[in-house]
Amino acid sequence: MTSNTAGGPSRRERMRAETIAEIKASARSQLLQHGPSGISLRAIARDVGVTAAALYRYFDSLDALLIELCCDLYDELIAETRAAMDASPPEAHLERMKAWVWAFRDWAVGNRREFELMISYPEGNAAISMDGRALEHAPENLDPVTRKSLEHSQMCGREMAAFYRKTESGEIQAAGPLELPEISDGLKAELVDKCSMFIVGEPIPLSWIFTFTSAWVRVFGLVVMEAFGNLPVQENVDEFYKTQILAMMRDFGIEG
Amino acid sequence: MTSNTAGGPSRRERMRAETIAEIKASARSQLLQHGPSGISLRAIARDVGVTAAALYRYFDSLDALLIELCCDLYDELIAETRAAMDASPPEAHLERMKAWVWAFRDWAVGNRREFELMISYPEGNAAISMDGRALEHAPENLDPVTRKSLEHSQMCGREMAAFYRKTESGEIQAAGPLELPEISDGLKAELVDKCSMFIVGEPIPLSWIFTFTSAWVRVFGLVVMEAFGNLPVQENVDEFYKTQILAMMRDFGIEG
DNA sequence: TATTAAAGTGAACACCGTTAGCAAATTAAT
DNA sequence: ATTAATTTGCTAACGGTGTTCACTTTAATA
Repeated sequence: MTSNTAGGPSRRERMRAETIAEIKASARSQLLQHGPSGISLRAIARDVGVTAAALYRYFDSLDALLIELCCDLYDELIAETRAAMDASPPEAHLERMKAWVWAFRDWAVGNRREFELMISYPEGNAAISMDGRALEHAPENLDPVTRKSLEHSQMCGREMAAFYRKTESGEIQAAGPLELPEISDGLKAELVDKCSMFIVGEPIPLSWIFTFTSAWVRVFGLVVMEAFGNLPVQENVDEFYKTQILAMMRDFGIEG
Repeated sequence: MTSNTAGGPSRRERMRAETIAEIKASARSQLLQHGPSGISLRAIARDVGVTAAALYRYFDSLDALLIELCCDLYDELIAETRAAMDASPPEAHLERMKAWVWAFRDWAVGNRREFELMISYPEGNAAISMDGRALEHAPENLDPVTRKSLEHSQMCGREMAAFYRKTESGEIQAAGPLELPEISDGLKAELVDKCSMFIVGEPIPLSWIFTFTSAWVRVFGLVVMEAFGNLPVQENVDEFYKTQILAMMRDFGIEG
């Protein structure tokens, strides 16, 4: 006769949620210690104080657990990035985008194993198995991890769009992207019609989406290289990031 | 009495080399089919027609096998990249650098699982475990995989250096890199003293090594994103690469 | 040909993910 | 309050993994 008249989660549901959290915490701890492939279901069970078979009451398989863990990690990344952005006022679009980059980098480098799991998920990347056509599908049809990854990049994309709109309306004075290289018609169409729709949520001019996409590749390259230890610069990494950000801003026609 | 007077490899050595090649071939086939973590020592043994224990006469462990496989894959990548570069004459530095990028991309995308293994090697990246200070050590002290990776990027770096030297001597007319962003003294020193030494083999001016490093990050980002299915552009990928290459060339002060 | 080194075997060990069947505990319904 | 239903956990087992050890077979050497 557990009173559940208030509509809140029942005692059992609370217990279950707590166990699930414990399982995930143990998985993450093992991820930290032994890397993505060192996560053992049986070790988790030992850790939680339960039999390995019991874990199947909570997750369909180890892979399913890892996928959920991935999603949680993306949620954490997204939350921290959002918090970093919100430290600047809504009008400070440039500061917010910079904050996005720094937060992304800090999280990825501060949680290398987690980041490793996220981008190499799940032992045979879903994006690979769908032949790299993630963006052709509606976000609802994407696998959950790819959806979260998209959500993360959209945070920055929407900020850039807001900045663009204010330059368009004259509210902000900025030259905007200049000197685009030659771009084929097919690529133009894809950038404007698909990329801008998915990453920004609304169509924006070619020059903006192209410059943003280029910058996104650079940031991704920086973060992956640093997290995987392939960055050419090893000592003055912060300064290197700063110069890269400056260079990207210059591509957007922004000085300082 | 196998005559080994010619000094060539003995019959036994030939047999051994052949078996090793067979083992690696089987490992790679499994890599292709089931991904990096799907490589099973016992399956390899079954494939080669031998007991699992027998493989330990050839490799200290599965990990050691994977490391050697990684090195072989890098050798293959390096060979193909070199061949692609050598399709252009030695003086055509720009063409050769472009060929390097395309060959890198083609190989990585055409051998995604292999590339995945190479950059996530070895289940707890050596570069990570050495705290990301790969470049502080002499190449001889690097783990073999990181050394190969360095060798690969040096191919492009040396080409760029040759190009720089000819612009310096006036043999080639080019404006050279322009409009560097603000760079701190510490980063300047690291770029010129360490990065240029390791990637190029000789000190080159700040503007060149900085621009090269920036381009290297962009190329790496492109290739990793495409191989992992995270590239924003999905249909006109070739064209996207071309525009990125054009943008990078512009950074070097080169038009066309 | 006798000796020696290499290659291969089979059994065992300690793990792993996963499934099936069964017992205990908790919730819901009568 | 008793019964029925559901959830949770257990044990045991299956087939798989990397690795080691003692032993035999094979091949090259002296």
